[in-house]
Amino acid sequence: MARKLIFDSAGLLRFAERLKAVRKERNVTQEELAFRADLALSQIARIETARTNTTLSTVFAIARALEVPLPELFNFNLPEEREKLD
Amino acid sequence: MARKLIFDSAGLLRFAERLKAVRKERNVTQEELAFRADLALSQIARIETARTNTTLSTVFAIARALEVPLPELFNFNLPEEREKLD
DNA sequence: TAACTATATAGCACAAATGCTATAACATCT
DNA sequence: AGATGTTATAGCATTTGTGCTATATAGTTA
Repeated sequence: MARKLIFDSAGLLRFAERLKAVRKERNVTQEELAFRADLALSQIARIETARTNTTLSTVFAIARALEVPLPELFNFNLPEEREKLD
Repeated sequence: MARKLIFDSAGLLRFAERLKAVRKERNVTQEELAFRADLALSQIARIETARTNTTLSTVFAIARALEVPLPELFNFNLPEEREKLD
């Protein structure tokens, strides 16, 4: 059975750090971002602590709310290899 | 009740088009991409037809498999407003 | 200290992403 | 026409994302 899991901790951590940096550059609180993006505050916190593998729609909403171009929001390097979890 | 839905059709369509373009630039089939990224072929097809709201982990796996930097994979403009679905 | 703000965490319910398998549709050839 | 390769679609089971609410833990300021 054992389905394949795809949670990429290392990559999600890079994204979390980048998002937090971009948000702080703009002096926006998690709560304000949640409001602007029409997302739950808990979800913003989960993303910034890399505890959830969020979706593109959510990322797009955040990018619009922060008025940050996608290439800038994704301006970080992925760790080479995903760590195996099996 | 009616939970909020966040499926961003317009944004996902832009990503679908961009991914397809990047993949074709590299002369890689969906099947080959699926194999390299360790994803299901059906999932690649769903993403390229914008029928799924995929996650960051999946996007990261694809970026690694195609050896495309994230800013390049996300080098497209989001439609200004998400279309309301209610 | 206390009050206030910001962030993190937890649990539940519902919706959806993904793997898997099979099949269909479509394209490009000989 | 047929054969072959590529892409799209479908259904099911399992896992997980997200909203929602509440609470806890910093951090800051009076």
